[in-house]
Amino acid sequence: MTDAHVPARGKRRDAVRNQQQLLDAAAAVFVESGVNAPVRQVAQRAGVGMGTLYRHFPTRADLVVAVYRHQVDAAAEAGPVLLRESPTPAEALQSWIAIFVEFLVTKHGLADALNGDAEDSAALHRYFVDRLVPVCSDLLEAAVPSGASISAYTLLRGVGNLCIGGAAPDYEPARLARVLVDGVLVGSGSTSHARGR
Amino acid sequence: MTDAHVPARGKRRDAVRNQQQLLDAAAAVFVESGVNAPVRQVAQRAGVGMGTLYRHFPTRADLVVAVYRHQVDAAAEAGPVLLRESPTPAEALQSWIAIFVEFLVTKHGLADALNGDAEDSAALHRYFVDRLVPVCSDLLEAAVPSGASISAYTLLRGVGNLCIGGAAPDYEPARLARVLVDGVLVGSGSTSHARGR
DNA sequence: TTGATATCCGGAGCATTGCTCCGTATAGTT
DNA sequence: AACTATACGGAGCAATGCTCCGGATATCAA
Repeated sequence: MTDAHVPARGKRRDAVRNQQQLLDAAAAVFVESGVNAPVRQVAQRAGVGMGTLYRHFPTRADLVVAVYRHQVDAAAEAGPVLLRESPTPAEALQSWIAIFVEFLVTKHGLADALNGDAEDSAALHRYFVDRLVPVCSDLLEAAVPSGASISAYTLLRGVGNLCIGGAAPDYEPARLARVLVDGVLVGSGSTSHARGR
Repeated sequence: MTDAHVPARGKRRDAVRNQQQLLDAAAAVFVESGVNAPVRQVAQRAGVGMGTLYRHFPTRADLVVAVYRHQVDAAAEAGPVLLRESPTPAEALQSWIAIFVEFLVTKHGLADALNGDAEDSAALHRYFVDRLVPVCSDLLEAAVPSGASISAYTLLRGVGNLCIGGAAPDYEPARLARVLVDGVLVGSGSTSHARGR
């Protein structure tokens, strides 16, 4: 499912064209109406039927993944760079988390979609996890060599959750994320009964 | 809307009975199928029509609030007690947050419903905020007299968000919340540009 | 150029969900 | 027993994710 956006060999030209139009339309709609905009809206904007949309992106989540794949990859690649160029690993971790938060908060509704109680967003969740957890793990180990009190997965997912509803006026996800990482870095007394998996 | 659950004077007896049956049914359904279970399911279990359900609880959120009101109140009342009986305010804060997390994680889907991108859950959100933010604020001020880097509202909402998807096997909301509060308590260098409203 | 056909398209339609509407039943009163 | 304010029930509406399939069309061989 996940490579629905590759150029594709031997595809009919109209198929390729429609796929691109869908991608463009989705990107535009997501910006205007948030990531949770109705699929119909995307199809309409692309000038394409529902069938066409679902043939190229079997699931809503697949469409979302396709639209944001580049940016997720960029975030993943930023990890090693930060680790190499930051004064300290701790700062590298903070910076990387900040980038991640910025990304999620910018795309309205992405954080929401990333979880959304049910398994309807499993594909989205999986892609983010597969791509980013290893990077986060490296940063975490570098920043807290003695072993952090939480796993990279838990941290990443936690930060993702913090970004939900980032549009609200009095809610400050970026600050929360920073404070959370502060807590990870101090590895205070509460670590006594911790040492995550 | 919010006092739909009071005994009610001058109501017909069948109305009172149905309201109670709805409350009981909702509690049971929420335990079995999560807080996001379809409303129809609650009505059916209560042996009552949709019209009856919506007359007593004009919105899905109202029903949820009614079911959990007692427990939210209990959490709110636990704040001052903890502050009085804990060795330090910092521990009081940690304990209180732990209680809140426990509550949210236990009720499957409650944390999800508490936010849920849209405004469909505004009533739920409001009730929790009105009832708990003041308590959290007192604890926060006691624990960090010099002023925390985040507001009580942001902290509370952040913790709520951390609890989303608490059912997942490798995700540890309780640990995250503890670490987050650790971060608040150390009030490290990142506070330099902070001092939230 | 002209079929033949594998491939793709479009949008009506299904199932689910929150919520509304309104004709009917009934509790409480006289 | 009759009467009326009150409450009941469930069909129905709108939105949404996703499926289905008859019809169009790009591509290629002759």
